[in-house]
Amino acid sequence: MTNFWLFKSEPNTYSFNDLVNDGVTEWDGVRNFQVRNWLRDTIKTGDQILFWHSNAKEIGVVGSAIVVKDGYPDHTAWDPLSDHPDPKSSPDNPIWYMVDIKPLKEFMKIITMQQLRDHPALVDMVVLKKGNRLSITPVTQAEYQTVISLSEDS
DNA sequence: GCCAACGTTGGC
DNA sequence: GCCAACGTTGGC
Repeated sequence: MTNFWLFKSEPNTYSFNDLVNDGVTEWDGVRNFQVRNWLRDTIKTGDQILFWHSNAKEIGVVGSAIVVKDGYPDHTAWDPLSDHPDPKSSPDNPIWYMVDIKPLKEFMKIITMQQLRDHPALVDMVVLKKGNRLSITPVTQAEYQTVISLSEDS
């Protein structure tokens, strides 16, 4: 069964354009247990993704992507030279997980957070909830399709 | 740069 | 197991 998710990234660090250029990427660096559990157990190949730019000039959804590899250990955790090492994680006893994703579609225009807030079908969208800080949040199929349809408006 | 919200750490 | 202190996230 296909599930739908929203992945946040800071474009200064890794933008949707970087993903387009890379073709496929390892979604490494998640160091939050709730999100880790989703990456390990729930997010599966074929699941669809809204790609969000946070901490940016324009905040919102800039494109869509798809999961191409189920969760597997995040090897950057035991690489002391990585951007987010965790010495408690090891190949024998991995703590952190990641999936691989590839881009589907780059939106012609960003769908801003304000546009999403203004849309009555998206009032329950998790990413819009106050205090939400998870780097990955679940999206319903209806919410996903609403956002995609917004991206197709001219 | 500010600060609200939340997760983690560590003393007790 | 409580909770204060601290660090991080991320919109504004």
